[in-house]
Amino acid sequence: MKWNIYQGSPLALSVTLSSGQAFRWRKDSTNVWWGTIGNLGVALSKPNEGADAPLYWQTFPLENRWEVVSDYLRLDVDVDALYREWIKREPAIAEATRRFRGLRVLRQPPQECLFSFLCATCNTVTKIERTVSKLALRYGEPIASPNEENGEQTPELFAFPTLLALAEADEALLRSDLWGYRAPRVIQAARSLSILPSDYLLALRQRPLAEVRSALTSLHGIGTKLADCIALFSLDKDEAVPVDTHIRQIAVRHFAPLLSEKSLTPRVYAEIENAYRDRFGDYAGWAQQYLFFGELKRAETLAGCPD
DNA sequence: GCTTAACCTGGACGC
DNA sequence: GCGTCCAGGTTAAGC
Repeated sequence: MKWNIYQGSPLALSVTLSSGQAFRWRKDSTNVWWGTIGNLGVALSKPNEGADAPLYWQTFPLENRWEVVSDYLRLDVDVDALYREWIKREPAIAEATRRFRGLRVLRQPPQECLFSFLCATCNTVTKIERTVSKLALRYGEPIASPNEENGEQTPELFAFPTLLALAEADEALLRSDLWGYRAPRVIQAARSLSILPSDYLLALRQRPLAEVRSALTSLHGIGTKLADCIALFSLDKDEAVPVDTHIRQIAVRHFAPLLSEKSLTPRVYAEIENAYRDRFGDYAGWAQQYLFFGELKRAETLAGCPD
C-alpha cells in the first residue's frame, strides 16, 4: 500500500479513534488504524508521537480520497483557538486540553452513528465495539483490501449495513450477537428510516439542534441522550452536549454541585447541558468530549488499568 | 413532572 | 465456582 502524508492541523489520532465516538476502528500490531467511512476502507497511522507529527493515510479500493478523510476528521477546526477560549472561561478544562491536544469530534456517516449508539444503552464501550462490528460482519458488504506489499497484512473490513439489510434482519440472530433487548429497536428504526427519503439523515445537518433532536427522538429507542450523541458525532451539531452519568459527574465536580442529589429528569438534563454551553459556547460538545475522555481515563486508572 | 421497574448480557469483584 | 453488581439509556406505567 502506498502511503500519503499529511502534516497540518494537530491531530491526536489514537485518542480520537478510541474516545467512544466511533466503535469500529481497530489498531493492528504495527500501530496502523483500520476502519471505514461509508463504502471506503481507510488506513491511518502516526508512527511518531505527538499531535503535530505527520499523519500517514490511504483509502481503498478508491485510493487517495483525502477529502473524505479530512472531512471525517474535522481537520478544518482550529482546536488551539478553541482551547484558549475555553480555558479563559473554565480553567478546569485546561488539563484535558493539554493531555488530549488534537482530539477531534468526528463527522461520521449518520446512519452508522445512529445504529451504533442504539447499542449503547446500559452497555460498556468494549461490548458496543464487539456488537457493532458483528452487525457489520453479518449484514455489511465486504470492502476490497488494498494491494499488499512487503508481506503487509490487511484486516477484512465491511461497510456498515444498508437500511434495507437491517430492516430485514433476524431478531433472534441480533439477540445472539449481543444486542439483547435492543435487537427489536434496530429493526424498528431501520424500517422507520427506510420509508423516508434516502438523504433524510444527512439533510438534518442543515437543521437546528432542536429540530434534529425532535426528529431523532421520534424513532423508537432513541431518547434525548442518544439523539445528542448522533447530532454531535455525525450531524454537525457542535453545541450538542450528551448528558450521561460521566458528564453529569464532571459537571457536579467542577461547576454544578447543586445538581448532585437530583434525578436526571428532563429539567436537570437541560440545566447540565446549559451549564456546559454557558462555559464552552458553540463548541460545547467538543469540550464535553475532552472532559468525557478524561473521565474515562480516570475511571480506568482508579480500576487499576491505566492506558 | 417525577419515580420506578423492566429490559440482555458479560466482565469484574468478593466470597 | 457462584452470586451480585454494573454498564455512555429508553420506555411505559403509576403516582
